Amino acid sequence: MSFVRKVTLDGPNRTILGALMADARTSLRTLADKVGLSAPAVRERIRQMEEAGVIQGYAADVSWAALGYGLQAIVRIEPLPGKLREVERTLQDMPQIVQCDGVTGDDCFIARVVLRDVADLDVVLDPLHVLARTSTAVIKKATIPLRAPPYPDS
Amino acid sequence: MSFVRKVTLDGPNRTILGALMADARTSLRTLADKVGLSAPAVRERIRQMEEAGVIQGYAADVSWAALGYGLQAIVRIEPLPGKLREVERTLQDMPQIVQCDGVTGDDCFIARVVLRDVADLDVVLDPLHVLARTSTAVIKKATIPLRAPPYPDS
DNA sequence: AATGAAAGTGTTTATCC
DNA sequence: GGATAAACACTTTCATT
Repeated sequence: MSFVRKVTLDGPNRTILGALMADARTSLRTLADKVGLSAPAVRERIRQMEEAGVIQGYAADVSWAALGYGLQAIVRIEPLPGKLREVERTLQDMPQIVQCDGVTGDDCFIARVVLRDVADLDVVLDPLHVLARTSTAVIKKATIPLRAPPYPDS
Repeated sequence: MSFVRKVTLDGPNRTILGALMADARTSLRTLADKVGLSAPAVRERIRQMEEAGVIQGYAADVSWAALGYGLQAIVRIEPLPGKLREVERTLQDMPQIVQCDGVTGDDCFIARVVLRDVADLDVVLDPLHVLARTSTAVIKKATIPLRAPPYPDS
């Protein structure tokens, strides 16, 4: 665990964050114009937010479908007794699993899987079936694509 | 639906994509050095991948916990008969829902929710309970943080 | 903390292969 | 489709407040 210095999310910082969430490649100059500060001031604020862990990184948003993964599924995984650690390792080693959360309740894990086609499901599920009960839901539509929550009461 | 021109994901393009996924702010110059092309050539390849929809955008990765949302949950939602459209609209209007997928199976929707604390769950679930059956799993640990899948067989 | 100006670096355009 | 080079824009540093 790294120490996380606090940073104040004042108006300018929120504007900067919002702009960088929408386009991580926004130039300092553009940001500076938006918030009415100089470019070096904006740079320093970004540096502080990075250091405080508010900004964790900058990622290109790549279409999995364009990469050949036309299907996605959400798989709930309930490990068989004593198999929890082994299930966790198996999941981690499956590159088709693009996200997995450990959760409360009967299903210990909920994983998001990308697939080239439905036949690909077996590639993921077969190795799991000796370790866990699974329940698979194929994604028909991204009803709400990943989006940022609002700022909590300020 | 926009027309999507095809683009070849050859070696250089994969290297560029990989670098931009890891750091969307990587400079053209650095990318050019990595792939052994000139900066304008890299720029043109990026432009083509953007146009083809392979690169959908560039986003700053902001910590929801740092924004005050220390908890996340995954909620499965099974609308009551005839309430599907209303459920969908309700979900869309809840800013705490940062992602939601329409899926096959009994649960029509699977949503990812951010919360300030457990009490916040009611804010999300109460309006839903007149429209749907819900099943909530609080996230204990991000076993696998969002990551990119491998390139399909080339 | 922020500014302004200068120095450094990266990006874009134009031309040619 | 890619390279080079010049023009342009952006970023960083630094002295100052």
